[in-house]
Amino acid sequence: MQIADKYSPQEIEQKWYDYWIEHRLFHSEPDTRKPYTIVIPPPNVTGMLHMGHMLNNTLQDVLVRRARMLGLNACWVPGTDHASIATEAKVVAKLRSEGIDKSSLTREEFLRHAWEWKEKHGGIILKQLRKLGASCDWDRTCFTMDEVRTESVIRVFCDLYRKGKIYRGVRMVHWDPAAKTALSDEEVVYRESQGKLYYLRYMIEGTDRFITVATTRPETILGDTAVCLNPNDERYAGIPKDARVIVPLVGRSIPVIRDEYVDIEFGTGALKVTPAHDVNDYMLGEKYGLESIDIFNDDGTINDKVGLYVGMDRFDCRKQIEKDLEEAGLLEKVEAYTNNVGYSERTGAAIEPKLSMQWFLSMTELATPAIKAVMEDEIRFVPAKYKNTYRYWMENIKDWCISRQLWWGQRIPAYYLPKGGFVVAETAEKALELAREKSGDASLSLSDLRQDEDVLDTWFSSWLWPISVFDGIRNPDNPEIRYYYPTNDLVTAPDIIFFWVARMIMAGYEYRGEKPFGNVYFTGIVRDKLGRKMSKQLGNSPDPLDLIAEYGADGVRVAMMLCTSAGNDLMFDNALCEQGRNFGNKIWNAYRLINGWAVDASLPQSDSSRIAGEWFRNRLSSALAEIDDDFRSYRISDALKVAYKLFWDDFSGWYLEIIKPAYGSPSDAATLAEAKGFFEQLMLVLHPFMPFVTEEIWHDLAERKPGESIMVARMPEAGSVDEHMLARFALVQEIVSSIRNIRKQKNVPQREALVLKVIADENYPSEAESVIVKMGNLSAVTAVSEKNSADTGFIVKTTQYFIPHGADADMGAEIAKLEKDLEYYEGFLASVMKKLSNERFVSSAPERVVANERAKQSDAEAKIAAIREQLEVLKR
RNA sequence: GGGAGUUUAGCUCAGCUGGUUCAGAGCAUCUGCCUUACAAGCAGAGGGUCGGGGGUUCGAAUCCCUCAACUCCCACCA
Repeated sequence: MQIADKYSPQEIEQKWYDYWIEHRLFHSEPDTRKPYTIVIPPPNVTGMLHMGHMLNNTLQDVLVRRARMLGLNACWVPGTDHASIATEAKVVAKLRSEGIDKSSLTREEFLRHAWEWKEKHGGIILKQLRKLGASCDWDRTCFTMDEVRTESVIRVFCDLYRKGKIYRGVRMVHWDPAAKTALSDEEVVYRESQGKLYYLRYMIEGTDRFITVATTRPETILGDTAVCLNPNDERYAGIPKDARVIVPLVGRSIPVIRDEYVDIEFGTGALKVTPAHDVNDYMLGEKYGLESIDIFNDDGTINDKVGLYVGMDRFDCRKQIEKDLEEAGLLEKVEAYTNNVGYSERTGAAIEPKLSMQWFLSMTELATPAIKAVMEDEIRFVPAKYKNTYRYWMENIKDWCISRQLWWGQRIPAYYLPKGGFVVAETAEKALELAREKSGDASLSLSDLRQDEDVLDTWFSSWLWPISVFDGIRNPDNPEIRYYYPTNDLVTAPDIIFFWVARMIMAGYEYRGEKPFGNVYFTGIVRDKLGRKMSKQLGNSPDPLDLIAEYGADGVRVAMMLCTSAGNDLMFDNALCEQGRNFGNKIWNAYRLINGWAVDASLPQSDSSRIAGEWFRNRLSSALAEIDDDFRSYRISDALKVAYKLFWDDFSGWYLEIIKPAYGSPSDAATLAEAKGFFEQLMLVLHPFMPFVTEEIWHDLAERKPGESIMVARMPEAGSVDEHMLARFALVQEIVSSIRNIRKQKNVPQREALVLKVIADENYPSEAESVIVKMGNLSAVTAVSEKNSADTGFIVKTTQYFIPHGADADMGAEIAKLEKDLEYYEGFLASVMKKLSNERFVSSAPERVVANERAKQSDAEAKIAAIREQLEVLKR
């Protein structure tokens, strides 16, 4: 390897990604191995990669790469979502910028534009994912509106219709006047808004008295068909049962009804009832047989039903009506008022409740097996706290409004007959057959049938995703779906738990009779370091591709993984990318080090190198076990931190420093081979997190055949761990650290060799003396029986050590330090003794704990004895 | 209005079944080092009443109660 002292990821990353693609290493086919499957949460086809995607997809890639290295047949299916509302809005905006109005186009013309747009901008996000190193099986790339997926959606619609689960009806729905479509409940977001509360006077017919009604939406008086009072409200006791009032400005006479629904406390206790434009009013309307007057056009302007304010926008109308009421003397007062207003999740337009004809899917039955699956951990939620959220929603599930008044999407396969009624069928031809049957008119032709204008909610295609990507709807017995389904892990954000996760689970049980995935890992929201959600508006979100360009994909991946923990939001800071990049550099330089060593085959392995190897083997094994455990619990961040420290501290800081030959000297063959072996294992461990730098080094470590890759190498397995050895080595580390400390305090340079004196006891790791000598840069270790007054001492566990050096020891400081230690250990011992002398502790605590306390006692006693001994000498 | 979560070092967070010298890690800070792998580095140091209060227990960061602050989800009183 031609080696620079700074690792530069850019060209290396491109090289290996191309290599992986060229050798089809991401591709999976069913075989005899166990499958490991992830389906990507499909991003919007015309979307751009943001930090949320980075987090989400890095996690998936880590899981997939690890699974692959564990010998599973790993398959990560990528794809995009047609995102009906969002994409249609973009196309409409683009057309408008070209001076084309959507309404001037036919459906076919519009769709041509839309597909063109999709071809041009579609899938950019998937290309961006490659920069991240995502090991998706690109051959399997799906689109929720491609042929297979569309056919699957249509089939499912027809099937559910035949099962009686899909129905059509007039209902109050959330209307988005910007997109001019109905929305599902989930697509509405509520935000607190500053508004006004208007007090309007409704004159009581035939009198000069009036009822004052408070409303936040005075424009809706155009659609008022009643005023409602609480029957228990004494203030209105005097108003006759059959009284009628006059709608202000409109002049319409409407009844006064009474229902306990009305809150006496709110406003004046009188409610105006507009059944066409308020959900609760709608229910009152149903109950009392009131007329519904829809006063809005689809775009939120006033229609001509009433003949007032025709064509005016609803918000302009609100202002105007305020003035007109004022002038008419019917506006009593206006108060500032904060209330919750619903907005379209996609377009941001204020939602208008609107009565309209829509298609619905009844959900209650679908929910039953899906609730059970999650509550019984057949599907495991990580973190589990989302189980409750899920259950509550599922148990109160409402029917799903699945029709959208848009063109971009799967058109509803319902066909209307000329003389009324409709049929539902997969194709127009089938529909014609059914229509002929239904109408008894054999002369009907295709042109007599009129297909429903609406398309289906995007989520009605995404809920089939884990099945439809394997063509499991159209061909339920095909080998792919049988092999890959159910998938293993789903990685997604909690904000789509209802939109998507819950519905996939329902679809899974309905169409496969089985769960769609085994585990759901919920990520958090990516926030900036001030805790603000990253958003375009705030401009506080870095462009992921810029980050990758600056720090390398490995570096950014490490940054993401360092700060994530399941279900918790993460505070992202570029400093983390620096840390990630630095880690890549550290690996690079460690490799540079061992790569540069010459070998002298005649050289025997030194004692210190042998011990270092033995120790590191144990450390590695112990870390591997920890990492396995972390992955089992989806503590991905912890797993990375373990690997990080293993490489940086244990391998680079200790192992390499111990085995490092003197400058210019060769290494012995056994040590170098062992070091390279460890290095290779470390690359394997780190590969899921940092695929590029590990691949680069792995290829350099040994001769590899074309097409070979670390990607498909086997992950090392945790072996047995000699805990005693690790504990003894920890003593060595503490001794070395103490020596360094003395060097620092006494200003003794590292180059200058020191002598270490020791009063050896059983806690002196004599077997590793060679390591102490090397790491402490000692000229000798000598056994003594007593401290010399010119030496500086330290104690590790119970063993006393001394360093003689040119300058005299600072007796006062040393005594003070020892006395401080003594005080601490005496206090510690006292607390241990207190426990041990407590009858109830000894009798009720588990044996293990008591034994531990006894061990603490003897350790502390020995330590105290050692400290006293040294103090005595010092004070002599 | 209902529910969930969070609160541990300056920052971000671990601390899993109450018990190991349990009060931790990383980053940041400070000090000393351009020591031939790495200054994107090395060595060392300081820093905390575990949000407040109460309780259970031989023993509490950990379990219970309560208060406070923050966050999120659900519902949608015009």
